[in-house]
Amino acid sequence: MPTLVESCARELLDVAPQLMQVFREEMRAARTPDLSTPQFRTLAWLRRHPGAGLGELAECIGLSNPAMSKLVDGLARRGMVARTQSLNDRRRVDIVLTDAGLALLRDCREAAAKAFALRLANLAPAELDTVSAALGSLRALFQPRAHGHGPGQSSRSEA
Amino acid sequence: MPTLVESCARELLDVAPQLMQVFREEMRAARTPDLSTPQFRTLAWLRRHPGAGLGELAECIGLSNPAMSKLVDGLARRGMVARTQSLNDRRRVDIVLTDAGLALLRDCREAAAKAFALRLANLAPAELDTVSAALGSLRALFQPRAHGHGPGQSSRSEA
DNA sequence: TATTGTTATACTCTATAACTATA
DNA sequence: TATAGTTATAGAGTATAACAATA
Repeated sequence: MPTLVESCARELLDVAPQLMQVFREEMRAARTPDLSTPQFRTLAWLRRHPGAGLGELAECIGLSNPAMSKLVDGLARRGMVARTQSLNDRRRVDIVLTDAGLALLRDCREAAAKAFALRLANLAPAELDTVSAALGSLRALFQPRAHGHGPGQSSRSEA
Repeated sequence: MPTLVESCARELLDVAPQLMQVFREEMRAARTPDLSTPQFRTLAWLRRHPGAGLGELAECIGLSNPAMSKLVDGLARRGMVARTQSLNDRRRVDIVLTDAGLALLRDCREAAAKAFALRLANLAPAELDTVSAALGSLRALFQPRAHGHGPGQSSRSEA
């Protein structure tokens, strides 16, 4: 017989993709017809980790360095991110969101939040309270650890 | 001031990608070094919708028909799915998971469930109860509707 | 004629290997 | 010598267009 932790993990395994499915549909339909999933994930990561280096970015998104380099090329060409040579280590490139990139990301998040809110509106108040509390717990549990190998100087967990 | 529904949607927007990040890391590290994300999503969809048609599959995964055709080619070549010509409509191709495909999918899910359980084990019993209840609510809310345009004959929501 | 799926072709994405610049 | 990033080349993935078979 499965423990509560185990059955909870199973539920999570079902629910997480469902959430992403809705998220993805929203992205696909509503906006950003010209922003690939890795590009979007990169922008989202940069929002949390401004000034990330290329290698750091590549590892966290799960891409090779050259692929990430080209991906960032595309984002930079479209004015979504800016690259600056680091002063301490001139090999390193600091990558940050531009205002346009931040705005694009915000628009996407707004659209997705609306889609989520639409569904959540069907919950009874008590259920909503439960969900809210649970999300707080999960958020803490699944907080991405900073991967350790970065300089860590600009890794504020809340932006 | 945001309503509870709105703030809850925001939290969901943060938590869902965190969950998928862990999921993805597990997939990337532990297993299926030779299974792309769309392939994995296709297998997962087939588990829930055995006998899906190609077009149905393409739309739900968000791929073009030719791309899905090739993707299914690859899965069939590796024995993960089987294609049979439908009897009612001989244009149509019914696609189902093979035992091997099901086993692969199950292994992936086991690995991811372990990673989730590991984190959930840090919760206090009361918190875990809350999370469990919340996941039940969310699961119902975000249940993928069957998209309406399929034959629907083989859409059992629990496999 | 409309629909289901496949084949043809071109383009993008991604990885491995080789390279440049800095440490 | 080792590290951060880019360029070179090749292979996989994807889309649009054209096609074959069935309804």
